[in-house]
Amino acid sequence: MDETNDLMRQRKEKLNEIRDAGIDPYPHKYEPTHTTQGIHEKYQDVNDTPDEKNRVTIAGRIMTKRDHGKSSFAHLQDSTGRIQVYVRRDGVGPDSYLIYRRFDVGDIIGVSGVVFRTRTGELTINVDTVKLLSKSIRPLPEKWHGLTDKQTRYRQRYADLIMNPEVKEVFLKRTQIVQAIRDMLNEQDFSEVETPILQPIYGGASARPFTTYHKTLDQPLYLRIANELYLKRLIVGGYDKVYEFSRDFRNEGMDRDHNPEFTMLELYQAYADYIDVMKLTENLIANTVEKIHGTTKITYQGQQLDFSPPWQRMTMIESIKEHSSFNPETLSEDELYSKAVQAGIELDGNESKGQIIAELFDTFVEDKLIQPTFIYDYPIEVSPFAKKKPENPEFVERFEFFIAGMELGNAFSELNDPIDQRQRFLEQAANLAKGDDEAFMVDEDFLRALEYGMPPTGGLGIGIDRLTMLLTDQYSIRDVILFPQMRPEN
RNA sequence: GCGCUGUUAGCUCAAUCGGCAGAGCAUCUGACUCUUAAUCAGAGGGUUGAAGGUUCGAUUCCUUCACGGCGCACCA
Repeated sequence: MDETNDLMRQRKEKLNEIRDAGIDPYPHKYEPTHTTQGIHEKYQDVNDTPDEKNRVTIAGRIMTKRDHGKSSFAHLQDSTGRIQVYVRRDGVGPDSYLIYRRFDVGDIIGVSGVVFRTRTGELTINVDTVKLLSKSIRPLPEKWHGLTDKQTRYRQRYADLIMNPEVKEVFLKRTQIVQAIRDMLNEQDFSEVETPILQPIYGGASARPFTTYHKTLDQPLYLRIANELYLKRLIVGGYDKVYEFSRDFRNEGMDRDHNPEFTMLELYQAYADYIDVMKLTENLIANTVEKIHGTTKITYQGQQLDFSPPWQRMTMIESIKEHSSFNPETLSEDELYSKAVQAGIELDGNESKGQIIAELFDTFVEDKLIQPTFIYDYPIEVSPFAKKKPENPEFVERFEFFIAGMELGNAFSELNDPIDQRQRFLEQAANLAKGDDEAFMVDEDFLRALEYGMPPTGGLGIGIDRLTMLLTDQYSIRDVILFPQMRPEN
């Protein structure tokens, strides 16, 4: 590493000088009376004459420092913003001033003083007491260009957050989004629950899991790929409305909208079907957008998006008809297969009709769905937990919704027929045996739960990271995850 | 996994056709009690991502590797 560089050596020397002067460079606490933002709001009207009634104490990180002989200006940054401080030798006393001159950009200090306005009109604290709160021995990036290298920003998010205030805005918004959703669900009498992340049998989605091992139990465990089957167990147990913000883990590739660990909101409502869930979804998301932005119309990467309900609804078959040159309804399985091959889709010939339809959808339709759109009625083969459509058992009551060409969520009328569910599990288990590493095992305990009887239920999953991308206008999922997955540096 | 592309001082970036590795900011020393990309005078700071090759000579050309970015593939 770069511990030997000159800048760090110099800072360590200053640290020792400060210690030698009898000052603790890492004291235990400090009691600010204000935040920088609070000062800007409260003291808008102060003039250039310092007045003792405008006394404040703040703590923050030195971001700029301009020393001029026996006085100095600096900007301190706290969690709410920045403010200028003016430190004079006559203000703090010669001993303190000498120590202050050993402070560097990056150091965290506390100051007390009186708010006034400088000759150039900037609100400033005229400091009379200064205290070192934490000595920084590693230099921050430069004040003007800041930190732009993506690798460093993702690996050292702490430095990114210090240097790039807009990054912090994104993550504060993420917090607000989650809070808005939580508030709305709580108002609607949903119960927030916690279910296992370490699961002996993974399921509820099609994905390769991460595997770990429990020594005492002497058995493998899987990091959840979904929490669906646990939440449905709770519906069996008598919860009518449950949800969980679930950190899920999928052992798959990473790209602009996939991170190996991500956050999914899953919710289940007894006695509802997927049409009810569609209404819930568009209202939940539209209200969230409105709470965050004050409107349901936002711009994402230059595209106007309108979240106001009702959203467009199309069956999967209709959507393929609209966005391709053929009508899948009128084609045989062989003809569909040919269309897929013509479109460049790689198939091994063992795919079912439903799998081919889903592939055609992915290729012809998905990236064209810019405005919020529900695509509903999915092939049964790709939907092992959804209820069949009464009039057509090849399809299930399932929808996904798409915005800006991204899949944002997935929902269905939950399959509650234990006999049918067992059959679907057996098909998955057969696929697993054939080498499909995204298929999953039979979950006997889940089947036992269904055998007790689960009410008709509507379920929903929403990708919170992707929703945050939309609402913060970020191109990459890595920009809405504080610590995105990276290869080790060395 | 494939293709393209990047990696030079703490940070942001230059370096012509292969010819002494530079700037700004930051740092250090000195001056300076309303500055704000403070100013002025001076100084220090490099294994050019790593290893190898070609060459009298490589930041520059070639090979391999490491770590990013973008696209594709995989994947909901």
